[in-house]
Amino acid sequence: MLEQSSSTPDPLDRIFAALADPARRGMVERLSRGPASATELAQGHTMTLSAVVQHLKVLEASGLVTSHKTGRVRTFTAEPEALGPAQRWIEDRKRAWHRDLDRLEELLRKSPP
Amino acid sequence: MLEQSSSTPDPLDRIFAALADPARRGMVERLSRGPASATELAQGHTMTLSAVVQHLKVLEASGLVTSHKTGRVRTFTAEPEALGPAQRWIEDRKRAWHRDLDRLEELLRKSPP
DNA sequence: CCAATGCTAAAGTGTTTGCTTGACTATTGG
DNA sequence: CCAATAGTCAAGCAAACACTTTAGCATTGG
Repeated sequence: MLEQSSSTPDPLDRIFAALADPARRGMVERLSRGPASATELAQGHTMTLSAVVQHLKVLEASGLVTSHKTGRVRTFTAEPEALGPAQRWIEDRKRAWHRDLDRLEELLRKSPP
Repeated sequence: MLEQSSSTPDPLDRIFAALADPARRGMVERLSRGPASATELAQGHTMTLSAVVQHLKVLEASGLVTSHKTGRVRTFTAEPEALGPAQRWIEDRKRAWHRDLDRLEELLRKSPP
């Protein structure tokens, strides 16, 4: 049960890190309503297309989006299944916390303060 | 519906960023099984207590943990409710994506390729 | 054919992050 | 009382991040 520094980076690192940026979350929100090209995704952002593409690379590296190129257009698609690990981690925390609360409650019932 | 750069940082930024670090996730995991002091939380980590406390500050700033000091020991407690926004954001994405799939499916039913 | 479009690749820059070290303060057990 | 314990504070540093600019290279519409 000891925490050990591992050389393999946990996929959760990449997923949560990808979601930590509001611009990237915006792109995922846009993509979860349907696929879009890089240029389309750049609409409504003040930053350059270059910056947008760099964000998209981060998202793709995390598995949250995929892309394929047809002609000169690269189309991005949301991969909501990739959110699974993050969702599960969060739910596990909540479960563990409630388990702890229940344990405490039972303890107080047996021997009140 | 335009994306606008706001000066107020979205709380989701801090939450997801806090969860992006494996050391911090480890601390939250530990804390969701019950409160612990800074020194206890430092057990099993190769880094210094100073570094651990800095991680705990990030967690506290995100709202994922709270702390109070009694004597010389500061005790940290998990705040699983703070995970709510993150959980909701993820669920919203999945919902939006399925909505889009359904729309597409219906379209194909009406006019096959 | 060729100019506009859509993207890619690389280099440079300022800011943020994740640490360490060292010095210091407050509590507490014996 | 006083040494060990628990934490705090600030400085410093290397690596990672979020961009920009510049220079390309295919694809495509007219």
